[in-house]
Amino acid sequence: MNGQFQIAVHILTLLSKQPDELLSSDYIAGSININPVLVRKEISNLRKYGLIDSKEGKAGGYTLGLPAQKILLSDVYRAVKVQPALGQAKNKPNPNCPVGKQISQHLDALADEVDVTIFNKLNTITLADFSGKFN
Amino acid sequence: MNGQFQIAVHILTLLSKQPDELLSSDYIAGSININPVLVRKEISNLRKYGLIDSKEGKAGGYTLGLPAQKILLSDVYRAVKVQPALGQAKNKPNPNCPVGKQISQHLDALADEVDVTIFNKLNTITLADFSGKFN
DNA sequence: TGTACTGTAATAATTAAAATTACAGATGAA
DNA sequence: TTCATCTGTAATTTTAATTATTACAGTACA
Repeated sequence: MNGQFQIAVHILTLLSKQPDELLSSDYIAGSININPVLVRKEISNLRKYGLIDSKEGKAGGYTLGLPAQKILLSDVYRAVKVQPALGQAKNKPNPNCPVGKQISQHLDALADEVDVTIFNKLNTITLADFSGKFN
Repeated sequence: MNGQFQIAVHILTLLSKQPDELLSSDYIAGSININPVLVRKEISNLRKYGLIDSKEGKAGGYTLGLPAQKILLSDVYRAVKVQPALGQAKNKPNPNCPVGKQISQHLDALADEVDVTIFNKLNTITLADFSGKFN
């Protein structure tokens, strides 16, 4: 279980709602209800993809790196992606078994196909779309 | 990280390759390289969905519950599914924040959409298709 | 020069996943 | 009938991943 995607979308939604303010990691963490260090870590990652800008020092904080209309949820997916959507087994199949010998390659190919499917789906939704669903 | 789907597909692939034999949990566990109890547990789950038949007692073991052409990978996905593909955060967003108050509902709806997308993709692939990729 | 931030490393606590142990019940064979 | 071999399942331990916490250097502003 891993909530990176949800955390990232939560952060980006907050920023999209207050585009003219610098939000602090403490404020963001208070809305998500997690530790501020995790917020800063996740933002440090999203920043690499240009999705967030930051300003250090007193009165520093975070803003979106792009307008919400230009951020696709597929960008977020790619940025936070560590594990394939179908999960990942950590076993090492038996190389002396004809099935065990080949299955990793076939399972990986399947996982890749599924990931492309997800990506294509998320590629149709912008942060603005998502954020616009809030009352 | 959770490898249930991969384990399930591995089990089913083995059974599809030897449709006339009863395979034991020990044999299956040896191919996957995990503990036999986990194999029996996963099979106990797949059995509920009719995907596997079992026979107890000496010389007992497992066979497919349906021909491999009739088993869809979406059946497997549904059978093993516990967590949404986008992951699941365990935080409880702040209900005093306008975003925190509503975000779970919107994230859940998104996760559902993505799960449908995956399901539809896996709905196009049979166990026979998958198993047929092995040399 | 003090205050309020970010950035990041290191460590601890918590939780989830997987492995193991144990044993009851079923079935077939000697 | 009784032994051996298998499934079914509960309970527990071990391992690994996630999240939280602590700590502090660096930046920017007043």
